[in-house]
Amino acid sequence: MTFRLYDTATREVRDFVPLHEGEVGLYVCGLTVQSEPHVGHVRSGVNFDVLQRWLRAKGFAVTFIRNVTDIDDKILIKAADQGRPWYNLAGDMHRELTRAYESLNVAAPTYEPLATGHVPEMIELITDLIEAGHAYPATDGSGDVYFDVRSWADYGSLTRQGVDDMEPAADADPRGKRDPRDFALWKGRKESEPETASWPAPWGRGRPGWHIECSAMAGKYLGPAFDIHGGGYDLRFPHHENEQAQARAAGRPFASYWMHNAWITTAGEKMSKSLGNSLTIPAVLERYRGIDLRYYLVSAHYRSHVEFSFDALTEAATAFARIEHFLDRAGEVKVDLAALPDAFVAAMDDDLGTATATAVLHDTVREGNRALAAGEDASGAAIAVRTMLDVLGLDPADPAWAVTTGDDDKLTAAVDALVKGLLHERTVARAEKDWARADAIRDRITDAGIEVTDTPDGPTWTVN
RNA sequence: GGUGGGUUGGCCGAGAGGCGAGGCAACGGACUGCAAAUCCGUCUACACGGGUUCAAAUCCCGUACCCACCUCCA
Repeated sequence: MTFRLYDTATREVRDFVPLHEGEVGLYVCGLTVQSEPHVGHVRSGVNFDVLQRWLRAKGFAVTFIRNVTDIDDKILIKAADQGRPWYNLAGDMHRELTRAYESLNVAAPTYEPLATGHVPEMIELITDLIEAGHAYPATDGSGDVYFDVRSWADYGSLTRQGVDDMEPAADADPRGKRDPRDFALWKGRKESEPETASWPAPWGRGRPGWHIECSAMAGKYLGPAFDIHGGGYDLRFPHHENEQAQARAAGRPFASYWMHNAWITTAGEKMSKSLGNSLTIPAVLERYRGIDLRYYLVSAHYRSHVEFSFDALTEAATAFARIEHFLDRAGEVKVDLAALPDAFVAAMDDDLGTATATAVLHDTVREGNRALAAGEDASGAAIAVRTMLDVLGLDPADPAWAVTTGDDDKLTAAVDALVKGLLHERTVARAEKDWARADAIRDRITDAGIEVTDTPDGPTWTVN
């Protein structure tokens, strides 16, 4: 079956045709590492991880590049406020981001390039643009280099905007621009900025403009033309529009498809605008497992706006527990891509329809539970369920989750010994039909935060 | 001013001309000493007003409300 995806550039769902058969070059704009990652940030990570996993499941060899922006205005400002070097802030936040991705089982990309590691590639690209007449060094001696928006007729095509309809940039510093809409490729160093935040260039010391890094890095690792470029919805303009303009103006065809994930908001407001301290990943993971948060994110389509709430997250965790419980009851099975239900494949092939795919997952769980209730073999359903979860990055048996569960084996063994002793006493009481004593023992265990479940094979316990 | 998106049952959340997505919650039943889990059943929704059509949540026109982007936000 053909994979189809919604292309932001054409505003329609269309067949995915790779440039090279069997291969996919995927570039995703990662984060600017300036603060702790929140739920909204990782949605992008999870969405594109699902894309990458699905493409691999379909047999594509995927080269996945997801960058990290480790130098920009905000990093410099925040680091200065905190009284520490900008690279220390960027480094710390980068580690936080990696931890957040790991705790949500977001697979590492093929490579995660840093902006600061690719200044020569950017200088090369900027030089090409100047030679082609699409960029110019500012005449005011600032050392800035700008992209000449008026020189590129196609400018605005990605977001269907005419240059004349755009609001002129309100940003304070139009030093040396020919047109207010021209954007910086290179920013000359200002006296107020640390020496470490500048690199030598033909136009004087300075640092990269925001957009140039992605064009340069995508070009380096994926070539002048590649398949899919992704990122958050807000990056369409100016970031992606500018990336495309500067790459194409330099003679590189750039991305064939553009994908953008929608927002997570709180109280109807963009997360980055709300305070959202309780919504950083470390804070959320104090209350919920990573796998539950991932399920919550995956159960909505990537282009749907999600209004975040802890109630909805709790509901998602309950729904996911139902799936896990079925797998527990059905016993061990192996992942087998051939076992994916047709409806699941169709849903995923249709622009990554994870919400519909989730419905198939639940249908299969019910089918399996029905078989178990009838005393029949449920291994077929179990294999299908586990494989679907695997494709979505939600397989509970994936060792990746062990990172967050942090089980202390010794402690577990000790508790197990104690609880088993009590459960044995209860089993004896039940055998004597001494229900009062049996329930008293269970209450004691429950009070300790442990849940007892009776099964045909005897009682089991889990920590709440 | 320009560009784009949204409004679906108690709640979350799919679908995009006909065939009740799915989950959560609730209620009834089965099973269980009681629970839990599970199974069966019940709850027939698409912002509003027109229109097109044999048939509209879905297409068209209008209205209301909400949201995003318009030069360094996932």
